[in-house]
Amino acid sequence: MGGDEEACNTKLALGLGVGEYASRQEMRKKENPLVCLDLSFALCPKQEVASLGDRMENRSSLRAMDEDEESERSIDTNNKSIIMNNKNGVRKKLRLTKEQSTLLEESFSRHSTLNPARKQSLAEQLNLKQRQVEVWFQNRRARTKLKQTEVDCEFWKKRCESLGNENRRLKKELQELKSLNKNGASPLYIQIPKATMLSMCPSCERMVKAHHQDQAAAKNTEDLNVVRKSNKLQGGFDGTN
DNA sequence: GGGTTATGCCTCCTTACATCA
DNA sequence: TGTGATGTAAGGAGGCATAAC
Repeated sequence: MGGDEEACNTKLALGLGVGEYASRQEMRKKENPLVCLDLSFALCPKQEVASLGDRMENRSSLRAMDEDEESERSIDTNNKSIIMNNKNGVRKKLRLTKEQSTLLEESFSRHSTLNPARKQSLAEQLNLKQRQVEVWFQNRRARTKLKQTEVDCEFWKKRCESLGNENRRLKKELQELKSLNKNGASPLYIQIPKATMLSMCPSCERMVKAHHQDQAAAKNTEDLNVVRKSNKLQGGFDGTN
């Protein structure tokens, strides 16, 4: 399985740390030259992080953070937002940078689940906590599933619609054939066995009622046979081989 | 070997913040 | 500028698998 292979490769590369990243960068260049990941975001100097963090000091107070407070405050290269600590009980809100999202998306497109090695590797590359990488993947899977559900929903809606149309068309056709049969004008009419129709009926009650109507149906079949016989006698085509 | 407990990961649902129209 | 809609990071509950005891 591809996933296992990847997991295996990741494990093999774990000890190489940045080396693995470098080789993957090489791979990425080949696979998708448009994606250009600058490591600078991941290696954002602590001083810069701190100074930018100061600017955010008054933004909001934050709820108690995980044990790992190493990345208390950092900020993205676009200076928009980012990892905030939580000292005053307000939930922190992280917005990932474009680069971070890109790399996560890339990783996700290769494999939608994480193993510990990949998680750690990504967390290091992105300067995020492993927990954040994990959560991102969880949310990403949820989004994918939601999208897929929407697509499926659309598909079944259309399918239902087309089956409805088909049903109406067949009913109409049946009506026409029945009326032709009543007039005795159509030797091509083939009586559909009652049992076949019954098996399609979702209502038990109706099935029972229909059984009681079998005699009437038999009478109709008899009539049909009379029509067929007379057509045969006339050398006509009876619709069967 | 079977029961219990701890751990880790997952999905699902929800909350709350950030952003945009 | 205020507001509702939307996107999404994160929290928490509960289920499942696995390992250790």
